[in-house]
Amino acid sequence: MMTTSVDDRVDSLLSKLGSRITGPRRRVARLLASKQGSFSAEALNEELPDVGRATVYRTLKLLSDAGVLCKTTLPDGSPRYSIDHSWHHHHLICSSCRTVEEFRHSALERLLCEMSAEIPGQVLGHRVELYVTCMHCL
Amino acid sequence: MMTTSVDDRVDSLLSKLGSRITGPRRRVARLLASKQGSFSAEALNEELPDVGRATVYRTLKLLSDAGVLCKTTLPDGSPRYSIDHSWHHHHLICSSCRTVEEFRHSALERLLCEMSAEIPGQVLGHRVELYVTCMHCL
DNA sequence: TCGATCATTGAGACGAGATATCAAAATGAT
DNA sequence: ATCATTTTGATATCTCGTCTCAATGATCGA
Ligand SMILES: [Mn+2]
Ligand SMILES: [Mn+2]
Ligand SMILES: [Zn+2]
Ligand SMILES: [Zn+2]
Repeated sequence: MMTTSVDDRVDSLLSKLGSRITGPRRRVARLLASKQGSFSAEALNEELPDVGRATVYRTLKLLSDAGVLCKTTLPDGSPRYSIDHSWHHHHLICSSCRTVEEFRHSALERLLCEMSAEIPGQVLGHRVELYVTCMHCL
Repeated sequence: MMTTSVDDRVDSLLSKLGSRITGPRRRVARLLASKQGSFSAEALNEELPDVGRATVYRTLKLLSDAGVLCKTTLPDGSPRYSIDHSWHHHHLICSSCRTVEEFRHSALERLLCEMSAEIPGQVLGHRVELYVTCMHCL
């Protein structure tokens, strides 16, 4: 089995979405693939001087909507993107180094689901964020 | 027992905080006292033409830090303030009318507390938001 | 392969939300 | 009343985006 290149995966994702495969989108995606942790759109933009700012934001939105990226809000309110590795999950955010880690917790989901029944109105979704000082920063 | 006026309560809060009692702060606080639900800083500012924008924001931050106000993020990322009626709590946010309601749920807190023990690093806090369509909007 | 068609791009304007600057004004301890 | 210290607010600046619109480029049917 051959390892699929980033470009191949991006191409098939874009096709699946019915979006065109373009140079700028590939360049954004390549940079994203090299990233770990969380990053701001502005930082990404600075690393891509040959891609327009609007296109960086557009691609970020495209990939977030597609479930490839995740947009999170740091405790101070500033937005961060990170690669979305799993389906539904929540975030562990280090207040010190701003690393965003994903977590899932079945008991938590079960409880939130039970709570939905008790709540007046229709529950559409939820967001849980844990603010931590990560092992590395301790 | 006399009912304490808004001004009296603001004055004692500011004293407690070691901040000066000023006209602009009173004007912001008076308007806040008349509010229900959530509101944007910008809207507040427009209702206070005689208070500088910077001062509106500064006062909002002062009162948020003091625990009098609560800053929440709507699903679309736009910030909203609301009066913080109880100590620790979470938010029920109507995606339709943007109303913010507080809730507390002891089982949820207990679970989150238990989870903290399992999580690597030091848990500093958490945020839980439920996105709903409220009864009124249904 | 070639156009025609339609999506995409990017420069730049615009907007919300918020903070930085700093001289002038207000506060309150004495 | 004095005066050190805080606070104010006009204005500039910043981040995070979105909008516009002419130019460019991808895709597909012929
Ligand atoms: Mn995620
Ligand atoms: Mn609240
Ligand atoms: Zn960390
Ligand atoms: Zn509603």
